[in-house]
Amino acid sequence: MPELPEVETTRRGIAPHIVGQVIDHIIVRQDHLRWPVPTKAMKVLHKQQIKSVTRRGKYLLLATTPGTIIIHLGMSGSLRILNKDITATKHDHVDIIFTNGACLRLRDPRRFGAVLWTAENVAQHPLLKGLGPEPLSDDFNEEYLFAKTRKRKIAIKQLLMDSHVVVGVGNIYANEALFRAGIRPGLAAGRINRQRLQLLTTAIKEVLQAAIEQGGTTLRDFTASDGKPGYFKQHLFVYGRADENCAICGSLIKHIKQGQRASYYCPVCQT
DNA sequence: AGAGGTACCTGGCAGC
DNA sequence: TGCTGCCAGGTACCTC
Repeated sequence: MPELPEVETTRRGIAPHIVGQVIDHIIVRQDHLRWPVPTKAMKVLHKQQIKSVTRRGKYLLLATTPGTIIIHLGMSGSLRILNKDITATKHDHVDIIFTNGACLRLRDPRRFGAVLWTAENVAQHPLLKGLGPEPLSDDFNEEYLFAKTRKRKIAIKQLLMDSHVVVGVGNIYANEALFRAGIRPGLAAGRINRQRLQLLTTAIKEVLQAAIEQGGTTLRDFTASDGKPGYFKQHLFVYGRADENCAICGSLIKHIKQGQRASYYCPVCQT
């Protein structure tokens, strides 16, 4: 489900409901997610207050005094704020119940997501330590991407989806950003000149920012934490549009596979 | 070091 | 209707 805009939409949706709230208890119905849910370790969270809800890449970080809850939504995860008495269904794996009766519920049919816990500095957690810069920050710029791509033979699209290069750019937005920048997804990263990388960094920032403003992209069942769908789908130029006409030049959008993932591009607009 | 493939898991859909 | 095969928004980890 979620790339950076969807995770950010989720963060903005849940934060007002849980920041300042006090955890009563946590229910783990299914601890077999991507990694085992540390049910025992999280017992220290009893009566602890949520201090903040932040995001690093696609990881959501719920800070408390004793440590940080790390949540990743994987491919199919979503978080909702509900009344604790609403019955859980099949894929509702974890509930964080607050003393005011609210419940933060993680639903994740494919179980590629994760709920983890660290009592240490969360930035030093093994999963977060090696992550690349935030795409919307000033640290992610043409200078940086130029340095990161030199001598790299990997296709630019696959490089963009590497979280050690830049976080938060998944399949949808990698395709869309490359379209906006006029760059073919299969082009070797190291062969792209500085000027085109400038266009690309700008395109990535613009497409992510626009998607956040639209509440994310709803493809199958993504809804924000308030249950509303994202509206960015109507702004997708290439993703999922194989054999449709390019909105700019009318050519048929091509569909290829790169590293087991679907790529879409306009053979005329992208070179 | 970098590139490429595999694994984890369920649900939805097309095709037969 | 039911079966099979394929596809899906992610990413750590393995091998070459």
